[in-house]
Amino acid sequence: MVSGSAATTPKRPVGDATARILAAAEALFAKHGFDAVSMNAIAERANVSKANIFHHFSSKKALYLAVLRVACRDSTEHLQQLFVETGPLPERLTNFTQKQLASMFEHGEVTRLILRELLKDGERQGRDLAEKVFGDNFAQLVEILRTGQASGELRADMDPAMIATLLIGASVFFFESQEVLRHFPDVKFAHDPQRYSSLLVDILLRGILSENGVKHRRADKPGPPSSAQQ
Amino acid sequence: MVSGSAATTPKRPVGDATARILAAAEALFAKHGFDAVSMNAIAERANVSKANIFHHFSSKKALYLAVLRVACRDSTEHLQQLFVETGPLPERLTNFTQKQLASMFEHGEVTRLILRELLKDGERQGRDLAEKVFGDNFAQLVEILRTGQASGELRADMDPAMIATLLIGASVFFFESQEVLRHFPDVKFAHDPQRYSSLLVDILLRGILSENGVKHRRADKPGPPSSAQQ
DNA sequence: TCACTGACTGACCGGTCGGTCAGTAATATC
DNA sequence: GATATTACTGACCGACCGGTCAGTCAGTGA
Repeated sequence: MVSGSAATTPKRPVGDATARILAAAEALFAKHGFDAVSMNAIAERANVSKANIFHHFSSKKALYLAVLRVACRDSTEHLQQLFVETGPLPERLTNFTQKQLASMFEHGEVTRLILRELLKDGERQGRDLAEKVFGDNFAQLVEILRTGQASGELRADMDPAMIATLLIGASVFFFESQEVLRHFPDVKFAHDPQRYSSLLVDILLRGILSENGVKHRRADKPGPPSSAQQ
Repeated sequence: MVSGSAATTPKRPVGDATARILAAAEALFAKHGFDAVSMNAIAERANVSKANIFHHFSSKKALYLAVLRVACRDSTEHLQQLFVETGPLPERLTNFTQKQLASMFEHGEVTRLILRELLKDGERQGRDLAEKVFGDNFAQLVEILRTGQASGELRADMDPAMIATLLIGASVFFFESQEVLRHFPDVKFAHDPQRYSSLLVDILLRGILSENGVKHRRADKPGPPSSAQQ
């Protein structure tokens, strides 16, 4: 199927039809969602007949899943490049967050596609794929945080999963709502993801770093203690 | 809005048809999105003829905008009840965050509808409505934070808009991805929004509170200072 | 009594949807 | 050259889409 037809006959069919279909579908699905995209539109963009799409993919849903599968594979690759093993933890966290956000924006279509799938309720198959990507990224970040706790750089009494959720959530939310944030006069970082992640990590660090002599231990409420028991 | 009457199906049409249409449309649009919902489905659920919907609303898009308008009005009302003027700032922040998250889950349909609109790219009209709600909530939170800075409870060198974004973003992200988080073994708070907001505010507070003797002033990087100049 | 109105409906419209199919062009195999 | 396989297409299908329309019906004011 993946006949390496690179640079052979550039006259008529430029590139493999399957690849063109996938690319067109990815762009349209990411932009408008599954239901708002017709097979005709995909065919037109991919410069093939609609019937040809059904020759390569058994149904619209199968095509969508194929697109999602490729997107998740690519996304996982991108995310695996974020991991940095060396250096002090603040630097590693800053690095991870900034690269993560940059990667999300760089591959905006893929990101949007996966996020769209993530907040769906039905559709088991699709969400499992997106969940895998998300889970990998999550586990990677938790790993960094656990290392930081083990080395004493981070407080041991905090839940690393909570911090990871907060960190990833902040990035995802910024990606999703950047256009909206742009319209708020109070917000000065809407146009600058780098600055946003700097501010983000800075806030987080001052809260989770243990090196400074913070003895503060919530003085106002008898609420649930932050019992991160492991 | 939370009109029961779901499992009864009385022989006569109870309630105003317009209200029933709006309720049915809200539920379906929130769950599946604009394109995946047909006028037939709305008519069936509202127990009216499809033609009757067009008697009350000029088009499908007009109906959608009406639904969105109602949702935004309701949402604004709910959000205005979050504001607490008295008490120490940590308590106010905790209160605000917990109530905000609880309100999002309590009115899940409305929330989903607005969030869906928020992360769209096109569609000026719809997003302006959602942006208004979001902006009000945002401004409210910034106001709390500014008060805290003025009273000396919060560090003055931090950008309140950044903290507000982080706080709201964490809530939104939790709402969106709760189902997914549930599947992660590391995550123990997925089923408990109250606990999540407790942990969230706790982390934030330890970072942004100035009352304790935190003299820590980033010791590792010459990176961008958090120059929140107002 | 009667004219008028707005809520409401079933039947129907043109168009588009996802999907099928018979057939053609190109390529590989013998 | 004959043949089998694959890539691809235009024409077509039934279902359903958003939307229209003629007409029914209950209420209302004169």
